Formats: sequence, C-alpha cells, structure tokens
Amino acid sequence: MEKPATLWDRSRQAVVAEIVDTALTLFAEQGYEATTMAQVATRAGVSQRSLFRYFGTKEDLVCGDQEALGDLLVATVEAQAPEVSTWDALRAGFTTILAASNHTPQRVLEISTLIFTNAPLRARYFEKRLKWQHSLAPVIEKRMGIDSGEIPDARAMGVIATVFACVDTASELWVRHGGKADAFELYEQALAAVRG
Amino acid sequence: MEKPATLWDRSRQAVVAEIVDTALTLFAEQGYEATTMAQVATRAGVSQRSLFRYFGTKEDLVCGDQEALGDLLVATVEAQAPEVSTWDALRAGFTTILAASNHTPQRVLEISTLIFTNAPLRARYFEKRLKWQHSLAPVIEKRMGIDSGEIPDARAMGVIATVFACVDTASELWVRHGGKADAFELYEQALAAVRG
DNA sequence: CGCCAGTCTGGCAGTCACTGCCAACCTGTC
DNA sequence: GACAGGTTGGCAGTGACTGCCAGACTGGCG
Repeated sequence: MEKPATLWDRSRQAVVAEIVDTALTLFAEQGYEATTMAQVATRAGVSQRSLFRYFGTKEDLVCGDQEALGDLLVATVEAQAPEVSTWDALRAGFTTILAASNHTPQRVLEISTLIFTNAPLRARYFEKRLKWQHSLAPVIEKRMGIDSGEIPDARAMGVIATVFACVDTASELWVRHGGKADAFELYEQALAAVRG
Repeated sequence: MEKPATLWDRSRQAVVAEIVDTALTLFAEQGYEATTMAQVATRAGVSQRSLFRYFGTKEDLVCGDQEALGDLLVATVEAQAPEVSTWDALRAGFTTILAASNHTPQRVLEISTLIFTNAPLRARYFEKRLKWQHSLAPVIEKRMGIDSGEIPDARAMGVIATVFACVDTASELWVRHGGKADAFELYEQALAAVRG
C-alpha cells in the first residue's frame, strides 16, 4: 500500500494526527462552532496559515481522512466474486472500511457524534459520500449487467443510494443511542424493512 | 391556507420574489460562487443588511422556500388512507409537493441544476430534507404499526431514507439529462431495482 | 564546505458571508 | 401632531479562507 514512506512523510502524519487531536479536544470542550481555527492553530503550535495548508477547511479537521476510505470501498466491492449479490458486495465494502479505521471505538463514537450533531459537518460528510456513490456506479452497473454510459443508470444508482441511506440511518441511530446499540444490527433492520 | 394576507405581506412577497429573480439571473450569468451577496443586494436595490434579513444565508436564495413544502409533505403522507402502502403514501407525498411548486418547469430545472452542481447548495438542500425525514418518522412508524419512542425506529427510518435516496437519485439523473428524461420514470426505476 | 533549487512555514493583508448595534424612517393610532 | 412598533440602512466587527512574499530548512552537486 505504501512504497516510499519517507521519514518526512511520517513526521507529517504525526503532526496531522496531533492537530486533529487537539482540535477534537477543543471541540469537546467548547463545541464545534464556538471553536475558532485560530484557537486550534495556537493550541497545536502551528501558524494559522499552515493549519489551513494541512486542512483546507475546518470541517476537514473532523472528516478529512475519507478520501482513502472511498478508494478502499470501491476496491473492496470490485473485488467481490461475481456470484456475490450486489447487496452483499456493498455490505462487504462497508464492513471492510469499518474495520480499516485506525481510531479507537471511543473516538469513532466521538467523531460520529460530532458529525451527526453539527449541520455543516454532516453536510460535508454527505458530500464526500456522494463522491463515493459516483465512483461505485460503474462497478455496480457491471455487477448488475448494465452497460455503463455517460450518465449513470437509475437502477444502479438507486441501489447504491439506498445502501448509503441505510448505512447513514444506522449510523445516526447508533449515535443517538450513545453507541450502545449494535450499528450492524440497525443496518440489517433498516435494509430488511426496505427489501422485505 | 392564508387568512390575513395583508397588503404589506403581499408586497413583501413580491420583494422576496424579485430578489430571488435577480439572484438567479446573476447566478446564471456568473455562476453561484462568483456572485457576491453585495452584488445581489445592489442589483436588487436593497441594502446588504436587509438582504440578509430576508434570506439568512446565500444558499437560502436558492433553496429557501422549502420549509412550507416539508409541512405539506408530512400532511399529505399522514392524510393517506391506512390501507395505502407505506411506499405509496410516501410517493403520494412527493407527487403532491411536486405539483405544489409555484415555479415554471423551466425554472425548476434551472434551480435543480444549480443545486446539483454546487456542493454547498446541495449540502444545504440535503440538510433541509433531513429535517423532513425526521418529521416523517412518527407518521411512518404509526403506519407501519411501530410504537414511536424517543429515538426513531431503524425500520421506519430506513424506508424513509430509501425513498428520499431514490427521489434524490431520480432528481440528479433528471438534471444530468438536462430535464429531457422523465423524473417520475427514473424514480420508479430506482425504487423497482431496490425492491425487486 | 558552500551553493542552489525545491519545499515548508509564518505573517500580512484582503475577500466574503454573516451579525450586532444604532440611528433614521415609515405606518397606523389616538 | 405626538407616539409606539416594526423596518431599513449603514457601520464596524468576527471568522473562515486565500494570495503573496519573505525567511528557514532540506537534499543534491561541485
């Protein structure tokens, strides 16, 4: 997965992780919107200008590392055997990226709660997931035996959007249950109600 | 639906409509993000301060009149006979609000295109629709024979989220086809693929 | 070791969405 | 004609974000 992994790259990773850490701490202390980027920069010991170079936007402090996960999702779905159903292939993709997270469960809950209780964060999260959906379109079309055209097919996009909707629903309810419910179970319930 | 309808109220409505009009024109001319609120204010002949009093945010210039539609959606779904299936009840809700739009088809396409091609607009649109979903939860739970608790039920939310996902998918594809496809047909295709 | 190119960083000033505050105004009422 | 309530406009401020430039740091090359 990684070839060069320069020393410099790793130290940059560390810096990024530390900034995220202090940002999450501040968000927990004062709330997301009450915290300014200037505060984060000062507390993390970098200039405001550099902070914006690491994270293009304030939202990216929370949902920044999704790019890579999207690629993993698409790759996993694509790698499923052809006899696996579309639904199972998509589920496999999500369980894979869930397992690939490098955060503690505690932190996942913290971040998820942040996202689901802050409109701009949730909006940004949604945006990124939209890109995933579009990347998945050709893969799912192929799996469903549909020719990929310039514009995606309604059937394939409908299935993809539905799975995302159920994942999203399960995540939100999981957060609202304070992480005490089984997110996977919630997903199964939601999807079963849809397909039943 | 309207009781008082003061003269003043109506003139305010006219002002709002005119501002929206000039804003859409500017957006068409220069693009959404290249247009500043100052420009809209000047061109519409109001102060910037008042512009922000009419429309709390720039996004609301485009997707502002959704509050009322949400209520209509919930009311319509609630008004469906109990023997109507959950899916049909939700579809009835959407066809109703589609018919309730006071814009020309041309303008609907223009606004939709704007929303679906601008990330912040789409995000805001999504946010508002999320609220609709939450308002629908108790209605759909009742219809599905589920007791409404503090936290919505995964099955009900899954169904609601799926319908919204398919509507969204159909809308997006409709826009990407330049309005030449039948949006209703696209919705049927998407949902059929999901439920089939 | 000194030099050089490429990169990284910090500061600074500017843009833009958005808000609070206050003075001016307008409208209807007594 | 004074008065109360709501409306408007300007003005100054905040906070996210960007472009620009100058200094520092790094890895090669002679």
